[in-house]
Amino acid sequence: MMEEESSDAGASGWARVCDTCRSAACTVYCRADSAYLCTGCDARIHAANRVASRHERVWVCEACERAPAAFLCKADAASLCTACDADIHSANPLARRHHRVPILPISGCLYGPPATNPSGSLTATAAGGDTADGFLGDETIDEEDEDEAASWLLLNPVKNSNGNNNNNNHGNGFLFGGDADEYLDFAEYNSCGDNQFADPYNQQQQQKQQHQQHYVVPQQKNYGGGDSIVPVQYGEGKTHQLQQQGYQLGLEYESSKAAHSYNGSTSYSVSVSSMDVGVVPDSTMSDISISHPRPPKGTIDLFSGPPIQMPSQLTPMDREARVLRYREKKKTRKFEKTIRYASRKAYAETRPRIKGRFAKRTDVEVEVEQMFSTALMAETGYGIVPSF
DNA sequence: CCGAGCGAAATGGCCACACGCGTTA
DNA sequence: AATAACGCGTGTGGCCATTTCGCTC
Repeated sequence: MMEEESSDAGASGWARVCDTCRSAACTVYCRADSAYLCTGCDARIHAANRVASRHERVWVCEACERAPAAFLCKADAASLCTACDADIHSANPLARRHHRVPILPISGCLYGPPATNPSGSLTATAAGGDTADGFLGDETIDEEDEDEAASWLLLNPVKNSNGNNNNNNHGNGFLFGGDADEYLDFAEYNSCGDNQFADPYNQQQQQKQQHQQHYVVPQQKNYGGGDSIVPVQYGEGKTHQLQQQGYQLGLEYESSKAAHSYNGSTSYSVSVSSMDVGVVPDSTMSDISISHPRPPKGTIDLFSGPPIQMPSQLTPMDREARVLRYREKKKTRKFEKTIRYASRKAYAETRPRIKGRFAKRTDVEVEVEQMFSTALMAETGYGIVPSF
């Protein structure tokens, strides 16, 4: 959806050029200078001195590339100006449901090394979802993963928000408080693989991540108690893309959290992407009465099994229990493929294939394998038992 | 409690197919 | 302007053989 508009705008030559170099397409708008700047010029100008680095900038609309972005659409993971936001999100009912938050101004050096001041991370990450310029360091990634892992341990994050807040803070100025549940929701949302956002920045980031595998933290969550479960290795392909998207949306979350505290508003709703239509968000959980449309493929049915006639009158206890059950399910919901048995994976990888399908081992291969195992037994000193 | 036997589950890469979207007639 | 046909790109499920797991006896 968005990549088409973005690419169209870029390919058609309508993108506004940098006011400084007049050659590259602008990426940010500096309010203090009233100037549209490209990545290079922005880095050069605003890294020159401390005063310049405090200039508040906003991303340029990814759709028209001609106006400062005013809203961040979480479903599309795109920064949009007022006009484009109105155009795009009035197109159809689904688009109207996209959750958008006001764009927060960016300050500091965006393209240099990560800020050494931990408290400054919030300012830097407030750049919005398209923070694909990679100004986030490894620490931020690790902390996010730690936060997420910690959040998974909370049975009732709201109740635990007072006593066990230390689990979530990790000293990064990333206070959850009563919003831990919202973070849970968003962590789940991060796992959604629907947010295809293949802009050049994203691709660049993917390439960068391919060279920086340490960004990928092995999943150490409990997948169900099996002792043979191995973490999924994010190497290449779709799974890697999922991780990348999660990384990106995680930044959005920080951005939205900043907006949350900035505006002093207590309302915060989880955005619903096109894939999440079948997943009932928390905010609507209590409103579920009778109708429960069949979710599309790829979504987890909240009430798996035969259709359940929900009572129209739920006691507070029942409702809380259902909400808890729902959250528990959400917490265990995984969109990534999980490997339950490492041994099977190892065998599958070494198995001969024909056009991707498993092929029968030839007699030669079987003999070689037997010889190998026999030699191995001889080396280890075990007795040789004829197998014929 | 232990071992044998058996059925089911699980594993990854490729390909065919479906679907959506844009373009053209 | 509306419609159908076509092409292209993307996503998804099925298939395959073999090993391992889990249950029963």
